[in-house]
Amino acid sequence: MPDIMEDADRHCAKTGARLTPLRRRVLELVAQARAPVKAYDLLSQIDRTSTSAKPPTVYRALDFLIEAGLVHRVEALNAFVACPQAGHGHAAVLYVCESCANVTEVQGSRPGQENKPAGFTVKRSVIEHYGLCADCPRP
Amino acid sequence: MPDIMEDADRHCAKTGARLTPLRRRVLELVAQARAPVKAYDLLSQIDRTSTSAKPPTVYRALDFLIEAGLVHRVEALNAFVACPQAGHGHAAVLYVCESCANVTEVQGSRPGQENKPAGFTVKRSVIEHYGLCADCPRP
DNA sequence: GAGCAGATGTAATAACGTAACATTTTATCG
DNA sequence: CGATAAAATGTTACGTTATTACATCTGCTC
Repeated sequence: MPDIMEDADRHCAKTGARLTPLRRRVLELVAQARAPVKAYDLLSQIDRTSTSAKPPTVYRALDFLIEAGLVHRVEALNAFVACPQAGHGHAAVLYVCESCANVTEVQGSRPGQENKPAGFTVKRSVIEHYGLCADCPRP
Repeated sequence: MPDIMEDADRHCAKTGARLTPLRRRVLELVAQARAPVKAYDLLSQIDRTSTSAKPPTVYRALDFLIEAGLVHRVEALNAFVACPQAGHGHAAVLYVCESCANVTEVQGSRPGQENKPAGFTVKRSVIEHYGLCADCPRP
């Protein structure tokens, strides 16, 4: 995995988004985790250092990071993962292993739009597959 | 739309699932709604009649209905919709209009599995597209 | 009718997320 | 530089979503 933080810095420099110390810290925490992270877990990790973190602190940082394309929200888990490739847009397809919690992200240009109803305009897609990754033993 | 309740009765008779009065009532409420329904909205609708409904009441009924393939959970909305065709499995693709809240469900045999990682076994998929349906005006 | 399994009732609380307003920091421009 | 406007963060409070744990009831089987 290439350095997510460097990638994020470059991406934000390019787009003009402001990756402040707080946002950077939240991204680091999300990126370091080897599994989707919960907002309140981030909150308690931040608290260890700064003592002033409250829910809006972390949710605002996450909103920014999602908007910037640096983090994805895993809807069915109420959790968050770092995007391995900054700014790939919102076309991510996530494969979430229910055994080891590892998440693999792949890209598709118009993923999952089987039999799209006539005239429907897709603005945002949520595509999450849950199961077992190759490394986890079958039950 | 063919009668969802008849469909549900037939489906449960076939599979041996017990569509009790409470579960049936919850399914009716979900099916009547023209948009995804929140659990606590169901709760207050049930309360009007029985006065004894508490959160577990409705969540248990919803769990049963989802398990039985009669209801889908819309993950990104924390809400629920009736499945138009009982027991179609968990391969549903949902198109959710953000303007009128209407949900169209289509079926795909292996929807959304673009570039599936080698060896990954999918057990359950969440595929939700958000945007504007054909009937809603473009901004 | 004793015993069991499944379903439901009930109380309490955990987990997730946001609104509203105060304060601080940073950018901009005269 | 200093005014001022915009963006970010701090803070309090609360709203929403969901679960745990245990009690009770209902219908079935023997």
